[in-house]
Amino acid sequence: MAFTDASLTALRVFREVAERGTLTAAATALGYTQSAVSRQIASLERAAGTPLLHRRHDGVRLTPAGQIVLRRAATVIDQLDATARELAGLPDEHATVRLGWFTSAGAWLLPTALTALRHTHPAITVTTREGSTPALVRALRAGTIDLALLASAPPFRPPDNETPALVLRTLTERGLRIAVPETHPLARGEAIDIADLHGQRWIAGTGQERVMGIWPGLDERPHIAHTARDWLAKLHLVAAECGITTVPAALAPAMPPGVRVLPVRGGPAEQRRILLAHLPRTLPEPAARLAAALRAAALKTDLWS
Amino acid sequence: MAFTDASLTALRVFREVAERGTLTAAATALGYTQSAVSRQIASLERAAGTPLLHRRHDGVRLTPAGQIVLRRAATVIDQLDATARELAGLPDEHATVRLGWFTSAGAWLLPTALTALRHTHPAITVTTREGSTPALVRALRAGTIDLALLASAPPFRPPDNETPALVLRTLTERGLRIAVPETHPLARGEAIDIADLHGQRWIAGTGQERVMGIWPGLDERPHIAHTARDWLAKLHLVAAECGITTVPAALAPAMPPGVRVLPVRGGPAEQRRILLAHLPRTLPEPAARLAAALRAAALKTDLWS
DNA sequence: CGTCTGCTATGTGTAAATGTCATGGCCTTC
DNA sequence: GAAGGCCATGACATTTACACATAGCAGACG
Repeated sequence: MAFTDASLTALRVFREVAERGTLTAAATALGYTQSAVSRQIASLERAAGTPLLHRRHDGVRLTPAGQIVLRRAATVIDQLDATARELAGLPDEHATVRLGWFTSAGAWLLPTALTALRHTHPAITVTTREGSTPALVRALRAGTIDLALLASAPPFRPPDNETPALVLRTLTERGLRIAVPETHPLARGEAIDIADLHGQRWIAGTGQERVMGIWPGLDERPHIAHTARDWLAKLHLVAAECGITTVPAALAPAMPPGVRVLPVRGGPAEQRRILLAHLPRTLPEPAARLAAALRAAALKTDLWS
Repeated sequence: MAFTDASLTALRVFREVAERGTLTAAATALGYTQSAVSRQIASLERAAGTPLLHRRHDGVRLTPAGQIVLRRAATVIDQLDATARELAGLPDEHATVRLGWFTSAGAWLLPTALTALRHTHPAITVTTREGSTPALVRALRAGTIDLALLASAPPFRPPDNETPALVLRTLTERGLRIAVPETHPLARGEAIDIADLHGQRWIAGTGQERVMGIWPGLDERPHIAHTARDWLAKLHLVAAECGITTVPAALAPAMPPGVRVLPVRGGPAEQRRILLAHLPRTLPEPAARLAAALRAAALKTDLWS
C-alpha cells in the first residue's frame, strides 16, 4: 500500500489528532469514538509505511514522518475547503485572519488591538480562539490558525522543537506583578518586598496550572486559599480580600476597582514575555495588519507603566 | 453534502476523466468499469452541488465549475504524491520535467533537444509522452505534464478556450512541404507547382486525421492510395514509390534515403507552427531549461533550410 | 432508413471499508 | 492498590463502492 492510498478522512482525523494532542480529544472533537480514530491513524500509518505518532502515556506526539504528513495534510484540506468556497462563488477567504491567544491576552491586548484594527482596516475579518500554549502551537502547525499570541516565561525556551521552527516575535517583556486588594497592608507602598510575601494567602490556577498565581521561588510551601482558572474571578477574589495573586504586567490596564498591581523588590527578576508566533512563511496581508495592530497595542501598554 | 465530503478517489477519477475526455477512456486507464467512473463523477457532482461535466455525444467537457475542481484536484493529488516521495526520503521531484509532444516532433526536434539538454544539464530528468493536441492540452490542465509541444495550423486558433488561458510560444513557423520519392518526376525541380499535384496518389493519416498527409485546398477529390499513422511507415511508403504525402518542414532533417522534401509553389501559403505550451505559472527551473533547449533545437532547424 | 458503434446512466448483487461497542493493557496519580 | 487517563483490538453492523448487465441516445455508414 502506497501513501497515495491514504483516505481523505484519515488525513482529516490525523490533523485533528495533531491539533488536539490525543486520540481521545480528537475523537470527541470529530464526533467519533476513540476506537474509530485509532483505526484511522493505524490505516494512515499503514499507508505511510512508517509510524506517524509517538504513543506516550499522556497522548501522542508527531514523529518526523508525522510532521511531513501534517504539513501536506493541512494544505490538502485547505485546498478542498477553498474549492468549496470557490464553487459557492464566495470570495477567497484571504481577508480573514485566524488568531489564537492565551487567556491573559484576552482582557486587554486582544480587544485593544481588534478595536484599533477595526477602525483602520474594517474590511479585515478576525476570528479568534483561546487556548493553551501547546494547543495553540499545535493549531499553528495544523494550519487551523494563522497567528498565535503565546506567553513565555524564563528560561524562554521555544514553544516546541519541531521543524520548521516557528517564527517568534517578542511583543512585550515585562516583570511579573502582584495583585493585592487596595485595603491590604502591602498596598500602601509602591512595591512589595519579597520577604513580605511570606505567609500570604494565595489564589492559584486550577489543574496543571496550580503554580500559576503564586510567586515563583518562594522558600515556603504556599498557602493556597482559592483556585480559579478565570482572571475575572481571580481578580474579584482579590478585590474581596480573599487573597493575593500574581498577574502579568500586561494585564494591569484591565484591573477591576479595588485591586492594586505592584512590582516585587528583591529576588531574581521574574520576566514574562508575550510572543507572536506563526509558521515560517510570508504572512498574507490581513494577517500582517493584525500583527502590526497587536504590536502597536503592546507598545501602548508599555507606555502606560 | 458539502464539497469537503468529496472522496479522494473521486478526485483522482475526475482528473483522469478530464485528461482522457471520456468516462470510458478514464475507466480503462484506471482499470475500473465505465459504470464505476460514472458513479464516482455523479457523487463528486453531488458533493459539488453542481454539474462538473457537459455530457456530449462524443465524451464530456468540463463546465466552469469543473475547471475549478480540476485545478484544485490536481494540486491535491500532487501534494499526496509529494508526501509519498518525501516519506520515502526521495528528493523533491523538481528535477524532473514531464513533456508531451505531437507525433511529428518525435523524429527530430525532440531527440535533438533532449541530446543537447543531456549534455548541458545532465542532472535534469525528462519524461515524455506522445499525444494528440487535445490530449496534451487536457494533460497540461490536469497537471500530468509540465510542458507540451503542440502543432498548429491556420487559422491558428488557441488549442482551447478555457481559463486560465495557456501560455503559448511559437518555436517555428514554417511552410508545409511535400515528400516525394527521388525517382518521382516531381523530384527533379527545386519546388513543386500546385497544378502538378492533380491526380497524384496520396498517403494519408488514419481515423480522424484522414486529411493529414493530403495537400489542403485541392480542388479535386484526392486519390488515397494508403493510410498510415506512423511517420516512419509513411516515409518508407513514399520511398517505395507508393505515393506522396505532406510533411512539416521541421521533419526534413529526418528523411530516410530515397525521399526528397520540396516546397509547393502557388496557392495560399500553408504555414505550420510548432508551439510550446504550459499553464500560466512560472516554470520550475528544469522545465525552463528544457524549454530553452527546445527553442534552440527549433532555431537550428530553421538554419538548416 | 435501418443498423452500427461509440458514448453515458442506472438497477442489482457482493465484497470491502468504516464506523460502534465492549474489552484489555499500560502508565501515572492519589 | 484502586482509579482514571491514555491507546489497541476483537466482534459486529452498516454504509460505500465496486462489477455485471442493461437501457437510452446521438452520430456515421452503407
